[in-house]
Amino acid sequence: MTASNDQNAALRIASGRKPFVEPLRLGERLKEIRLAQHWTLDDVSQRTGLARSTLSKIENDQISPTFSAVQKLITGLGIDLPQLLAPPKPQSATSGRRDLTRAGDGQRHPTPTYEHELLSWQLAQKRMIPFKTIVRARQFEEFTEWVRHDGEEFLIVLDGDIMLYTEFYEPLTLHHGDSIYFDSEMGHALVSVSEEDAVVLSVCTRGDSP
Amino acid sequence: MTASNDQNAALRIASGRKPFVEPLRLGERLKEIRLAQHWTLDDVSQRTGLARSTLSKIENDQISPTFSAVQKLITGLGIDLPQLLAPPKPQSATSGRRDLTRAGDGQRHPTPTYEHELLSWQLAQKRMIPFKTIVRARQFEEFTEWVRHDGEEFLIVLDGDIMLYTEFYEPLTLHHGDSIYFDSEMGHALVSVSEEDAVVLSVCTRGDSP
DNA sequence: ATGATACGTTCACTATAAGAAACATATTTT
DNA sequence: AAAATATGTTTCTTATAGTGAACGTATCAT
Repeated sequence: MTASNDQNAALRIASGRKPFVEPLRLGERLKEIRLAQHWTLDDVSQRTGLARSTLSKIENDQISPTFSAVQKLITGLGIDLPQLLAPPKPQSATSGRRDLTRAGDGQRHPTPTYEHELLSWQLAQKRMIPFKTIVRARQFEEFTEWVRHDGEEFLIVLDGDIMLYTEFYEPLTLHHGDSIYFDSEMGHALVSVSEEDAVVLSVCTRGDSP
Repeated sequence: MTASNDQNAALRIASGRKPFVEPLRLGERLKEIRLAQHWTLDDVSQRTGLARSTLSKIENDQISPTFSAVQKLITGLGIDLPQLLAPPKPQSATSGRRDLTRAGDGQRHPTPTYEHELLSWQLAQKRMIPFKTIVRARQFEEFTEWVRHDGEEFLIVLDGDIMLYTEFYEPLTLHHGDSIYFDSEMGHALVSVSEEDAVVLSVCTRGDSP
């Protein structure tokens, strides 16, 4: 054993998503898709190349399909895996969440270089993280290392002017209204270059899916 | 045959994603994950309950694992399926893309009710879609039906005041600096309520993963 | 009703994935 | 260096997924 269970636990937590595998009613789901299109087992058989009997058994959870069989299914039915694995959409019907943040009411996270204000922090399971940032840094040297995190980031200047330093490009000056989109695992750092501290709005993606 | 191929074609298109099934180097990917954690086949065997030999064969693409085997893999390794299927990160090593949009240089899409300005439209494969919108609508009645799309949306008021109408909530007045995050498949619509046309910045998620 | 057709399930057989142990190399220990 | 241990591959067996044919039942036509 070269790695401890603690490490595994850490990995699970780091992943940020429940690593649970639901009963995965794959058969049920397949049948649902099939019936939605008014297809017979023969139809699906022709499309996928899998035997009618095989399909029947999969639908009734009598066998656990091979991965290559699953591939035939998703190509043949023209769906993608998430669709096939998606539980019979429990949420979709009722997804009407919202999270209002009045100006200045965000959650503040001060650091020496930045003063972040998280904007929709009340909503837990979301795919974007929006925040407003007052850029306190005045010199690139104030950063001991690159800011870097998974995913992508969109940034727009609300007030003042900033210099955007990135790992792979020349520094870039951004003025009020300018915006930029970049892969945020590329090191990056902001400094204010205007009289006042600059203010930027950023939105980051959460690190999951490809 | 109870359904035409046209229907199937339509389904593929409707899905909005290329229904291609890449060679799916599942074995390669598994090995990558394993080595990244400095795990041996025995380690993974203990975690997943699969035999060492089986794992070896999966890694070398000598067999196509059963779906139940895949489940054991993802639970045992504490990952989720997308992670396991993600192609051996072709980008990750070199992901330093960026897309700058100077103020006013976005791509304009005028409609009767809104005037959108797409902000980082040069970058194709991205997970968020940012755009600035001038809200032309002055009456809720100008909308013939709800605006509605997959995914989630973040919105912040840059100028003026707006009224946000949503399918499941009372209308909400938002002033300069206010922001809101919501599920965008819930119907929504904006109207300006200030003297000038209001301007908002929105960021939508792309419609993929669950 | 009677036969014919269409669908899904079950059976008997074949193909293949999963498991245990032997094998082949590395790597470490003494 | 030799022995011991660790790690990944290969072999052989067994469990099970996949197939085609037979079966049961429902629907339709005559």
